Amino acid sequence: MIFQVDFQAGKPVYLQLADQIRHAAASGRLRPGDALPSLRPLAEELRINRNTIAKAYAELEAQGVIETLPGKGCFLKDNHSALTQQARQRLLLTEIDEAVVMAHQLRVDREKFLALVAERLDYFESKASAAGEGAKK
Amino acid sequence: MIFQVDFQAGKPVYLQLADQIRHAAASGRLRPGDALPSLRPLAEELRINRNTIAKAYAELEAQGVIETLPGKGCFLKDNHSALTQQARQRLLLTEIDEAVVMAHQLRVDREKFLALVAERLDYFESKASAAGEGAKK
Amino acid sequence: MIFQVDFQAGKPVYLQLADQIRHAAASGRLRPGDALPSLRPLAEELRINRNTIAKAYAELEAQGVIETLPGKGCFLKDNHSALTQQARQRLLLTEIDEAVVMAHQLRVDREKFLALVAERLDYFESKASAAGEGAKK
Amino acid sequence: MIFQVDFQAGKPVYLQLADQIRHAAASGRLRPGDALPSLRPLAEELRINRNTIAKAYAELEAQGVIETLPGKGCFLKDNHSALTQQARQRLLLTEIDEAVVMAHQLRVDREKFLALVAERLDYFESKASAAGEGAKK
DNA sequence: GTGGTCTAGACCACA
DNA sequence: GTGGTCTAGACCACG
Repeated sequence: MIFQVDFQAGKPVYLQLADQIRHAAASGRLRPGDALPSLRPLAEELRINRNTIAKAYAELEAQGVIETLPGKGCFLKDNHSALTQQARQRLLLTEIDEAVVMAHQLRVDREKFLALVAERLDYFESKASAAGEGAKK
Repeated sequence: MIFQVDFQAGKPVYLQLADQIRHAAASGRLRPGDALPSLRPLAEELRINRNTIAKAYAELEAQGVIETLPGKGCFLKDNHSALTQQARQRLLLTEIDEAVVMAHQLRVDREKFLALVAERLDYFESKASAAGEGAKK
Repeated sequence: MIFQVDFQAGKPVYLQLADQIRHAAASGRLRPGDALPSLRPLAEELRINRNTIAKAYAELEAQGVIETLPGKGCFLKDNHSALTQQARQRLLLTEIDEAVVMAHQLRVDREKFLALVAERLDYFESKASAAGEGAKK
Repeated sequence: MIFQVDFQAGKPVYLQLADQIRHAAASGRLRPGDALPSLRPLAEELRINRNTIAKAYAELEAQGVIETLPGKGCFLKDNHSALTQQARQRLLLTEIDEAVVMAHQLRVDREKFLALVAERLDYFESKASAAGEGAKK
């Protein structure tokens, strides 16, 4: 379980971490119930302050992605997403629109764009199912 | 040409403006060569500081989306995107991945997700062609 | 003798315990000389760590509320309060001021506030005298 | 407008500040609409970090006591207390109980306690009405 | 050992 | 000039 942070990226380090954990959850690298790395060891490994990681975890907990048991650790939740169907769709549409606008700005046409989307869906799904196989052993 | 800003959104006002102009460009509401609203009238209409608008325009100019002709105004550029094919694709993949991860997190399945993407592509394309018709008149 | 702890309360468990013991002493549910519950049984009943209870007792002992006889247990002291008259009054005024400020903030008027104070005094006194009756049997 | 902080008090500095501001509001030294001291000047005066004051203000804003206008400053709100009658009474009872328990522990009897409460009510009311007179001039 | 809080310094967004 | 954010270090609460 190795995460990477880029100090030059402009994006806050704690958000980089939170995104990587979300990606790990989506790709099955992290599965519900799994423990996340403890603050201190991970901070040492990434050479950042413990609080920066704590902030990333706090962000994820506020969004219901993980749960933290003080004195025990942080664990990936069995994510049921308490939001309504409508609210979830609104969140998702925002993300989709950003990708669509970026595609237009970069002059990527509809065909190419849909192909890229399908490719990324395949990518995440294959990693998730591979992780599922791995867990069965 | 009406923009809207939300002071409660947490997102900086100048970025809200820049995003809306990018969206307007993607949907054809603004076309290459079009003039953007002048600082003073727009600032008055939106009840924000002229500096905030100037900052949004500066942001867009730095990204090559618009160009500023001192004493004339700001105009939407014929967007060539100086980035290489590879760099453009990398940027776009990041956006697509965020949408895919969000879909996973919200438990939106592949079918539904692709349908939403197609819907948004249609939406932007229809607005762009409608704007094109309008421009012919 | 049943105490209750709330893990969601934000307040440290050991302080919740200590406060409840102080309340029990004020209301007469615990009387000078009474033994407090032993560590192990209480820890089991409340499903918390023995150290947490030990810490609550240590806190109370440091304040002179109870005394620990190694190998015997913990007992409620005949509370003499070693503080000077002046120091005691200062402590009490701080508590009173906080209640008064809160009343102002919540727009509770003088009449209502004094009525509430009298009500709470009655409540604690009635519990204390009832406990006194019980002890005589 | 001078506040004082005590680094030896055990109580977090930002809470000391928040309490003092609440007291100032209850005693009329600060009135609805009044501006609170700006972060930087006050931090310099009290020799503490700007963030510590910001945290005190954030606490008060979360409780609806003040409102902060970024770029403008922080202002005492016209406190209407959105809580229900029942919720307010519960908050207030907690404060009152703490004072009553402290009185018992310090062996202050009912008469003396009620006298002290009345004295503090008088004190705050006299300061508030004096401040009201001052404002009329 | 675990996570949480308080304080701080540097930098950013905004008017 | 205003307040806000990000990162950090030291210390605390808890098991």
